[in-house]
Amino acid sequence: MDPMLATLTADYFSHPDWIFERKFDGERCISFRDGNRTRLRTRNNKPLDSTYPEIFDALGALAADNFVLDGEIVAFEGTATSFSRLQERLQIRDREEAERSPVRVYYYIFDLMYLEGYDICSLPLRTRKSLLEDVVVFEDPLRRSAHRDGAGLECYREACRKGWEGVIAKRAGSRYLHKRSQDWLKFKCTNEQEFVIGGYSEPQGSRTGFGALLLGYYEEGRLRYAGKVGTGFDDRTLDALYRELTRRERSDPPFGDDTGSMKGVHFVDPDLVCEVGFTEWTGDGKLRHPRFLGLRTDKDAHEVVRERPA
DNA sequence: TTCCGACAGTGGGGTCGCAAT
DNA sequence: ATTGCGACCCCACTATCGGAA
Repeated sequence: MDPMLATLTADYFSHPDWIFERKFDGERCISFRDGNRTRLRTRNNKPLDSTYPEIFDALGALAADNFVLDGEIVAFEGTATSFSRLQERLQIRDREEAERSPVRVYYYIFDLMYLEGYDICSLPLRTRKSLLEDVVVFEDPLRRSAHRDGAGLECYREACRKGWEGVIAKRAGSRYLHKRSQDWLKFKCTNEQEFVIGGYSEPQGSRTGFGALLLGYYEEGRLRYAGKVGTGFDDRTLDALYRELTRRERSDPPFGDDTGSMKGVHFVDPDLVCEVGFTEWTGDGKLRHPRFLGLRTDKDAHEVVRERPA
């Protein structure tokens, strides 16, 4: 029962044949109800029954007793969903321990795949969403994933303004496919900024040159370590960058933080600047989902500081 | 012929549990 | 007691290959 996955795009649009939903930053959950039996599963079919007992119980208490749902389990930090907060719950495998957890979770349900023994994946999305309304009573912790028709650009702007992760665009007439599809698209609110390159890690496996770049930014005259970026370069860029790095090699870390104990890394004079895209800063001051976008030759390394949203 | 989808492989942060040190 | 490692969650991205268009 593979879930349908969305394709990332930077090509944002509005269109009457599409609907737009908030992108929730949590854990994907497929839920099954067959009579008295309820099951919660991750995207990779791992059991979640004891991880989220309140959701398990809420689904078991519904009058409808034969369905398969798709949705996202989330925790909140303010008005935005917070994956880092959810992580305090993610790994719990014991029902009692989960019940003691202070992390409140909600199941945002956005699709219905089976109903009364029938596979309804080939029905249009709008029809499935309509049937979903008859199956689920939306009371916490079960929540409706609200959608808007057509207004993709407005949705996207609003989502980013609110600090949300982005928007999922779905073709309104599409069927449910058990794989990644272009009928669902991710409009992600992006963060990007320059970082100083202060070192690199050694490559693993078939990788050549280096594994990842060690990134930093200046704060009060010191170079602060901000994590690594290890994807986004093609082979040619990788080779060219590696040559630049080896010419700047030095033995001591340029970072003010405690990076001296890191294993398998090399340090360099911190005068190269690169642009990096990422989803957010972690609580630990590192980049989440970082990818290399390119070198910046027009920026002096000492001008690189952490940019904060206005 | 060209393009697209699927897969493997490499890279990231974070958490937890268990084995090795 | 500390460290390292794999298994999970969340990913992004490149290279490659075979079949669709």
